[in-house]
Amino acid sequence: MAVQQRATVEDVARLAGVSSKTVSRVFGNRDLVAPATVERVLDAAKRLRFRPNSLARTLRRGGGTDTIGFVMGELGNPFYYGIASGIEQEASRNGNALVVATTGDTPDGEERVVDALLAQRVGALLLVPVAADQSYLEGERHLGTPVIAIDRPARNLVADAIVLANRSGVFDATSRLLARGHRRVGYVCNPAAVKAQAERVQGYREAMAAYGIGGTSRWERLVDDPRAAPERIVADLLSSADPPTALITGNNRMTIGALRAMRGLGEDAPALIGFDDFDTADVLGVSVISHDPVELGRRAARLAIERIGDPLGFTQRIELPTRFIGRGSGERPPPKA
Amino acid sequence: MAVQQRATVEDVARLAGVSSKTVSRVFGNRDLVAPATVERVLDAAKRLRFRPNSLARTLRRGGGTDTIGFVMGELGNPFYYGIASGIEQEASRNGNALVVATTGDTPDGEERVVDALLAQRVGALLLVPVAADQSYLEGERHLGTPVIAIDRPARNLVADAIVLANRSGVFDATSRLLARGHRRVGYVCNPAAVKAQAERVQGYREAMAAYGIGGTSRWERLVDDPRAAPERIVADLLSSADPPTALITGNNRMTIGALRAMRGLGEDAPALIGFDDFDTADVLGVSVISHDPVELGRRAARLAIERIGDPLGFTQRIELPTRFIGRGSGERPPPKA
DNA sequence: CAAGTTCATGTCAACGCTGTCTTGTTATCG
DNA sequence: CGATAACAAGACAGCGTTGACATGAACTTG
Repeated sequence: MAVQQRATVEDVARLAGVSSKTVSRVFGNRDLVAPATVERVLDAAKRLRFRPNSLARTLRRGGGTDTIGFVMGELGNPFYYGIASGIEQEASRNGNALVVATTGDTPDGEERVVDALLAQRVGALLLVPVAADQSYLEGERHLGTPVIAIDRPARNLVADAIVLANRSGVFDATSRLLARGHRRVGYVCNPAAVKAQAERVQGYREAMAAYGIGGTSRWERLVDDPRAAPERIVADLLSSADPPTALITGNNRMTIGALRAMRGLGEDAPALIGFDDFDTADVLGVSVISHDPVELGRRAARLAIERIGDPLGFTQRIELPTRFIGRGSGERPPPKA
Repeated sequence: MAVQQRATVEDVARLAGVSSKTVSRVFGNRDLVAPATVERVLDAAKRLRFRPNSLARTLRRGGGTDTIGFVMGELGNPFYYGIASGIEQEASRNGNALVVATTGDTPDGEERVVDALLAQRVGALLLVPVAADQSYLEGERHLGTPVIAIDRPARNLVADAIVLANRSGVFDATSRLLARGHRRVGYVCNPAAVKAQAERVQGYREAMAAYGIGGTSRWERLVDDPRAAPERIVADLLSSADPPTALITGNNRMTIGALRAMRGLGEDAPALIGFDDFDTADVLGVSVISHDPVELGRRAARLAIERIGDPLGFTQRIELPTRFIGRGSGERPPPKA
């Protein structure tokens, strides 16, 4: 039982008694071949377990593959997976394969995996930028590989971008808490160094300022350490000298961390609104600033597919809306002082 | 601003004043080239934005790519993406790319995406089998593409398999409920047609039988309809003539559906143990039969990488353990009758 | 110092496929 | 019935890369 050789068009051609070009036609423009010949070829192909080699086909045809590359920080986060899922849906609808690669949230990792994907000649590159600078991708668009940034714009690179309405979503949520009478409203996030978070913090501060509340930094915890436990960060804030009566968490991780930190606090628990919806938020009664990561992925993929046909169109920046979903935790009033 | 042409080894060679083979060597066995030449070549490559075409390389070298293909039902389920995450970790550690494809949980989808992956010459194929028959993959192993089944064994195909200890996990959980005094214990799952579920049901029935309880079908809901809402299925069982006092749910979806169905039942809610752990299970106090989908993926990927080197070794069947995690919901005693 | 060894680089063909062009065969029509 | 179109199939080259083999220069070594 040795390893066998894979059959090629030549092998099939020989067995079917035709030329390799005819075999090629059968797997390409089948209607250019006489029906009887098609049958003979297919029969021979099946007998030899022939599978066309799409690498060779792509190489010959020139241009890129019909594969879409998606680069993200890490798997294991529902937000990223939602995006991946949306990309996959749209890609498979259109017959494109999806290659996923993770950067481990490091700039080096990003450049490494992006290089690998480009070496594989992906037809389009979707990425959640991590590095401080994507200028190494400059030129790819002109070489026929569209680049699309997701969740955060690319830096030093002209590229399409699909992002969320971060600022207005958090502004709105913060305003709701303020309207209920809260004044000491906190904002917690990690990582904090990405644009998306900067926008959310901005929305928070603007809402606070609109109510004449300054010096918000005492209620902010903008951490940037992937190893820091969300639960600790929140617990730390809640046990500070001047703890907030309401809290906004910057992503699903943080929200779940907050829930852990708040377990057993009963009536003393602060009001809570989380950015990102999650599976059991309804069961837990957690109010959220919701958005649709799957749609984010779908839109990005659709844009990518469009760009594969026309790499040089004007780049777009698409902003998807957020939606507040009240489930109780964000409607809790401040304790009567 | 027209689309430019991608540079090839020839272009770089011309600019650097060497032969194309030397350029090839610089990007392959760099130490066979004089340092000064390496520098000249790298400089020329950078100027031309040269990126080696790994399609051509793979074609020339023969054999498969270093890409691992993963075929699963859908990307929106934490169980699946846990597996994907594990595969990705192990693959990227080893320098393999990961292509993900979803079948939409249909047999046709499975064969279609598998064909596409094989046409792309993936180095190994990992799949969560959906179709009733994987014999169409027969021979791939001998053609150098190892196939590894995850979560469920492949049917009519000799292939490695990595599965969970489904039977014993559910047997153990059911026994715990029985030991606490429950007698009317229910089991709910959807989809029910896969081997993994059959094993879980078997574990449930065996535990019941060990306590001398027969006629369990009145407490079973083995649904096989992807569109059926989990919440409804559970609600239906709970409102039946002879409702169970304790419930085992066959996967995370079902568990969350049960939580929804049980909202507001207070003291009347049945005891609950879910198969699969999930993000907020600790916060919700849900007892689970836990296992590690990430590890499942890692093991599968490791096996795949091993098999790429040696496609014809004896196939293995690896069974990963489950672990009961008590968090309260599964420790609730039956109501005093 | 001739013969052998090492090292840096080059020449050429081929991986599997398909676009372009050519050839041969059969149907169509004034 | 000879000219012409329509169709089926083949010959050949080349996509970008690298393995096998060849070449020539510098360096050992007895």
